[in-house]
Amino acid sequence: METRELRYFVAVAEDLHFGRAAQRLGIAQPPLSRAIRQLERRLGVTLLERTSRAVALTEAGAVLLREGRAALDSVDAADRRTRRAASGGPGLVLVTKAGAAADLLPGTLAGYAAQPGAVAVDVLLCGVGEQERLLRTGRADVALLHLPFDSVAGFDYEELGTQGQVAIVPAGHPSATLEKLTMAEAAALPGLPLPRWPNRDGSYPDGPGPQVRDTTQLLQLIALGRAAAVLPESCRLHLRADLATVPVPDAPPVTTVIAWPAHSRSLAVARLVRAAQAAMPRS
Amino acid sequence: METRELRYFVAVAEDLHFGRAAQRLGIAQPPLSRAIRQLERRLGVTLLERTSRAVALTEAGAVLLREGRAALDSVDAADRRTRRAASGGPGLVLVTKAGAAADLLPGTLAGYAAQPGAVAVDVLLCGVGEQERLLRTGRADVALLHLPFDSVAGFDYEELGTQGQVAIVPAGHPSATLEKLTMAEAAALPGLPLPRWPNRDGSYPDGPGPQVRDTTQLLQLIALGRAAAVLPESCRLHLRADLATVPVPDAPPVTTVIAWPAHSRSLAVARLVRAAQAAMPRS
DNA sequence: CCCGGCGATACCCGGCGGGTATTGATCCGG
DNA sequence: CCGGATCAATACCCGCCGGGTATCGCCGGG
Repeated sequence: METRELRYFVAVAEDLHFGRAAQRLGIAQPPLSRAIRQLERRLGVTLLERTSRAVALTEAGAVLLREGRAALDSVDAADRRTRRAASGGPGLVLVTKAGAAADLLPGTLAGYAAQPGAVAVDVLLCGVGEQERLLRTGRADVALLHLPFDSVAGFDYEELGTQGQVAIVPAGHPSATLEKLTMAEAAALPGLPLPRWPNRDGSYPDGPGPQVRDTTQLLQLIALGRAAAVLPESCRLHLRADLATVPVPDAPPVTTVIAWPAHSRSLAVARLVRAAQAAMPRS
Repeated sequence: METRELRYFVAVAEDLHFGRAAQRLGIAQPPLSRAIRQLERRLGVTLLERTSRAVALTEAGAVLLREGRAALDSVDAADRRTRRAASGGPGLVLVTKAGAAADLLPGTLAGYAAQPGAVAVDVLLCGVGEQERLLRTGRADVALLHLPFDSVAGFDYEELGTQGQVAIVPAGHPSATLEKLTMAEAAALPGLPLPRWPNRDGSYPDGPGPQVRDTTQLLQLIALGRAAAVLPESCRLHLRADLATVPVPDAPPVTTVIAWPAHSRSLAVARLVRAAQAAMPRS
């Protein structure tokens, strides 16, 4: 099975329309039809059920869509990492959510850079839920994630530490002076709904709160009195003056982990992981 | 990057000899040379350093060898799982080490099969250290592994339980009557060396003990008085009459886990995992 | 110094990927 | 009930590229 065939199939399976898929791929429709048929012939499997009005995935087609995406990600990763290994660029790319993990990132980078033989480390800040794909497609080598929000499925990782969560509210809000809040109370602050984070596919759940993609956005909204949020307590380290925090003892504790692709046995990654562990306050 | 190019490169990188690699691939040498050069041109990266007498990997080449193997595994997995999804075959393939996990396998299979909508489950017994590759190449969907011996790198998993280890010795051996052994004592039983298990690449470490690939082989050797072993205590359930066990309290505890590829969100896998958890004696 | 091994080059051929034009089936509006 | 619109499939052509054979150039060893 060639990656071209896989790319073609994934494109068709995604919008279930040969014409549009061909356009997206930059080829004409007939060659695309033929390529898919040939793929089906070679696999000996019907992947798509086509009537002349609609295209639908068979069960096997759904499997190939899922597995094919993963395979294409791996190929992408091989391509990108090879290019990076050659073209002197950054030796490592570390990715984390914008505005999160600010507590141990400086220490980790400094601790690693101080080691003999350390390579250049690029830091990539991305929106919520994007880290996994960046790791899987080779755009990044190592990520700082927060359990239980992010998934470490498919990666090796080391736990770095656990912290409680606090509610973030506008500084002038009545609740800012409270000693503590429960999750239920934080979710029901009048006029301050909790925000909605994107699902893995980029869509947003229904609900009253504003849609947000990163912490900076969110803090801005809170300062405007449009939302409240419950975040790991380390965010207090760099909090804006117009926001206040209230502990939420019954919120689930957040574990920060450092994760990397399982087959990456690179020395540089291993050293960076050690540096991150050393940068933890109490490890 | 096409999988054909990747396959070609991996072949050359593996034996560092264009002629032999071409033979293994079933093509002539010149097209192979040309394909590699073309891959290098397209990547803009030198992968191999060739003199007319020797071929060597560059640093980038080493990266592509590692990443390329992983990518090819993913593509293989997509192929195989798609074929299986279509051609009615077994719905799930569960893999475990021959002779291990015998305690909870029957209960798991029975518990799962009793559920409505259960699909056929094939059981694949393999040698030590082979499970990971079977999972990654789509030959299996779910594996029973034993930490800390096996690696769960790159997989999702659930812990099923923890057990101590016992020494296995021939029934007539003087040590068979002891109440317990330390690891050090078990390793130094006169005339009964501990066996050598294969590394991940299939090679064996140096040492005095016999080389073994699975538990059946090992038990046979112990019965012959050629070896001793330290194994999880669940192996007592189906122990041959000519063998005896002695607890080894200071051996590291063994955790049995059920693991599956991270992106496999299949309902069947989820149900089988639940059945395995339910089959545990005290979970 | 010549031979043997090995990768690169030169050259040819056939198949396949891609394009255009058209057909055929199905749904929808009048 | 018919005609147009939509969309995948088919037919057919072309040029590129993957594969083969023959040969060269480089280098190390006897």
